Amino acid sequence: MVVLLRLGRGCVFDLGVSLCCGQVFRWELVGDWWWGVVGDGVWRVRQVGDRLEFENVEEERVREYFGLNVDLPRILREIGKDEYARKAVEAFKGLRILRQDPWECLVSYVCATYKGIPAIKKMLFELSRRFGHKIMFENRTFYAFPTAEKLARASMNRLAECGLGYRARYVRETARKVHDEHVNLESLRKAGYDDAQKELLEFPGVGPKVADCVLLFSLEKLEAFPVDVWVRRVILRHYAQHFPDKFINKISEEKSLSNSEYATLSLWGRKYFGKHAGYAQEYMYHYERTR
DNA sequence: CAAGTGCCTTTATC
DNA sequence: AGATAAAGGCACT
Repeated sequence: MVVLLRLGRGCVFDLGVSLCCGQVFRWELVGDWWWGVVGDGVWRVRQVGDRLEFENVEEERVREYFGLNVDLPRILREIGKDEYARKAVEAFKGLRILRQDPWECLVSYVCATYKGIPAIKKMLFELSRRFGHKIMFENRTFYAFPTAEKLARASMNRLAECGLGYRARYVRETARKVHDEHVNLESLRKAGYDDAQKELLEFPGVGPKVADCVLLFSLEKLEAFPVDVWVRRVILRHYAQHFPDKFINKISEEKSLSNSEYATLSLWGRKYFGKHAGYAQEYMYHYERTR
């Protein structure tokens, strides 16, 4: 049964951009419907103007998952600190940060290191197909995201077959830690940014960038400001005046950032854009990538 | 079409 | 602390 949700004023939302912008990797567009597996359920969602239609999921879950309960117009005003930020916001107005499952998000971003989005999608698709349980919906086959237990027991070979490369070891070790130590990632939603980040950094394959992505995309830490190559480029091109020349010269030459350089950039983002800095990051990331 | 480059970085080592 | 190297393989040019 298709349920209809009319997006009221103040509830600006763009489903397509939100699913395409590189924060989530397992949604598929079929015709004008988006199909996605969330938890153990297959959702079908489409947007027609200010109407959001969905199937096989309750409205409350939809609101929660797509972040419809946050006051986006207010956040966008708040992060529009300068001309560049306002341009990025204007270009993709309606992009919302989703509230993903923390376990799936953690594995996704461990896999995402030093990879492009198409390759990330492929890895997660293969992981789910091989290790996730099968779900039939509308005569189509879907796979739930594999549990920590399943990945903890996976052989290195079968993980490597998913295209993980050297990440296979990190995924398995991270899965083992979650499973063996009965880690409850959801509980990190109640923790503050610093405490939650500290916990995430304990997982193999998780550095500051991956931790920030998990904090932002699944643990409701909207102040998290992940700095990847694209965001670094944005800073170099548009915000260099906020840093000493020496620092800017240094990070423009290097291929990768040291931990302290990363911390400098990420902390600057949080201070400059405020408590919803993650939204600024996502708009600028997507804006920079699509030029 | 082949070869080169880049990729939402982290870890190990010195 | 800071510098340096190594680590799949896929997608795009």
